[in-house]
Amino acid sequence: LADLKWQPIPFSGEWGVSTSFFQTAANEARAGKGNKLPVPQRAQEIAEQVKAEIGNVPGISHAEAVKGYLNLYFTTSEYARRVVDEVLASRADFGRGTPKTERVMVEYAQPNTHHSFHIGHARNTILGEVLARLVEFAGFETIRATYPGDMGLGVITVVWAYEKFYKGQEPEGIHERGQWLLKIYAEATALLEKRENETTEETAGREAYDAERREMLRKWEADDPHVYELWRVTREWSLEEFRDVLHILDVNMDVWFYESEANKLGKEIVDELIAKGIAEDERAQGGPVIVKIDEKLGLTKEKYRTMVILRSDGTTLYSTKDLALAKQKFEQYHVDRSIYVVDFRQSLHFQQVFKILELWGFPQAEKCYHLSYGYVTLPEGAMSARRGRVALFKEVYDEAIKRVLAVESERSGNIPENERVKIAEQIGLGALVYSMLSVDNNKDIVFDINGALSFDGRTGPYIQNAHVRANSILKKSKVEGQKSAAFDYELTRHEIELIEQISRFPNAVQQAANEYRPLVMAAYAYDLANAFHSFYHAVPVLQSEEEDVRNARLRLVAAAKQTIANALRLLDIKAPEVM
RNA sequence: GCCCCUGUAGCUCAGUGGACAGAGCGUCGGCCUCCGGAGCCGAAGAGCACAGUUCGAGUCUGUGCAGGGGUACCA
Repeated sequence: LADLKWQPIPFSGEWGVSTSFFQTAANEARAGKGNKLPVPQRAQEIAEQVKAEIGNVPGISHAEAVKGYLNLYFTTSEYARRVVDEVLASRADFGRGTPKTERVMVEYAQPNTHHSFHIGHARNTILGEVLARLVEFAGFETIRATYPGDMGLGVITVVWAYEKFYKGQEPEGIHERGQWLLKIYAEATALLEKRENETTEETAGREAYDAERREMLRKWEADDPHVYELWRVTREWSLEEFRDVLHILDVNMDVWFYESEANKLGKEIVDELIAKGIAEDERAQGGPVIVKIDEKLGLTKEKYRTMVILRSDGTTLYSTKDLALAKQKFEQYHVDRSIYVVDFRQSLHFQQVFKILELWGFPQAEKCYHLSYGYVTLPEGAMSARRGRVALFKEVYDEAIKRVLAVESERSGNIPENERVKIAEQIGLGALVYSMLSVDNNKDIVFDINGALSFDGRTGPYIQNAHVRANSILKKSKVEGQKSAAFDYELTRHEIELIEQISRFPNAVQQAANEYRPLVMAAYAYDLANAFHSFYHAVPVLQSEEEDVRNARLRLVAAAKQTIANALRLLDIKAPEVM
């Protein structure tokens, strides 16, 4: 019986577990054993047999064999009490997995400095943070790592334009300053972009600008003190904005890798890979340093192809830096599993990096995982800073708060004046965050602000509202919390559904963490909230006539509130007491 | 050329090889003298095509069609 695969009984309206015997029957048929009945009928026969054999089982009220399935119905009072008691004994730890020995690092939030943080970066950061919370809660020791891109031609373009046109200026306010840098970047790229029908004068001017910027990049690479200082100051403005965004999203990074630092590490590992015979140095012939991955793996068909790990001029690439960083993650941080939250266009890049790590001899290469996710675009098309077509995170966030405050008077309960803004932040962000999590990561998101900031239906506020309603009942109850309560009355189907959902939470945590899929938790949280709302509407709690029933239902409400809070916490969404 | 991702209701999305494919938005119709209506209850409405594997396929395999991405010195 224990070897069978059990699942909840669908659409019976009753409560229990179910299994089928089609597999057994099919195996028999293949082995030529048993009678000659068609599989479905034979399965039904076996189900009836097993039902007869098991007889009475503690905790099971009755059994039935139907259409090849065996359904076992729970003794509701017993099972309900166990679930509710467990939640209320464990509280915030309900659903936490047993400690695992492996250490996991999740790398996410890799925005470029000297730009501003847009909604696409937000999707990345939210996915990464929720994944980190999930694997941590599932029992793994977890390290959060961020990797800002603070170097390269894009960054230097801003530094160049800043010095040439804006030096000495500096807007007030962290986000205003960050967004100002993005404006400078857009202006600069417009100046440097080749236009149709430009006059020879214009061409000359544009090429002169381009030469200046490339000269500045060369100086940066050579540690020129003047360029370094310009870079350092503007970089810090960007990082200040970035840190504030992380604070808004309640993200606490353990490790900060910077691209400019990985750049230095990169040059060392290239020599090591050449010395080990993994990489081939073609610089003597004017070429780059490469790894012929397919050839090294003995593959005849092209799959991982060849990766360039150092430019012919000796400067580094993303590949160089990712290899260096991986080595550091393994050797300095002793990471067993390494997860990279990066958009799907870099799939080949990471497959190549992971294979090179394998060739390099790191056993952890096997447990490197690229969590790829789809692009965030706008209804008008791809985001483009140059065309001024970006949805900046901070602007969307401010708009979210504004919209919550606008509807607060008609929708809210009594919120203390000094908490109005705080609650609005939690609700607005809850809507935004949930909209990012409720789509599977391999799908693109067309960001529509009205959809993302909707508060009705399958949204963050819907789940938060379930928490608020549960809290509201508990606040009004004058009864002291009981140690336990027997559910030995006839439970309504709404109570059964709610308890069933609560009991699913620990499995949902494990599944979401094992599959690296925040969506699993997002979907679960909605189902749980949905079960609570239905229960809330249909089943009286404080008005229950009998005291025993009232006490049991109060404990159920407390357990539901706790489980909703735990799920929301994993989703990086606040669970307010009022809204 | 080769590789990867996606195709489910008007729209946006779910769906561990199992019973009757689920939601939200939108549309239509109900529900506040009752624990907070950011809610509840109901109606209409769906697996790109064709093969294959299987007792059983939205799910696995193949082919085709459609959209997106990648494919040595971009990030």
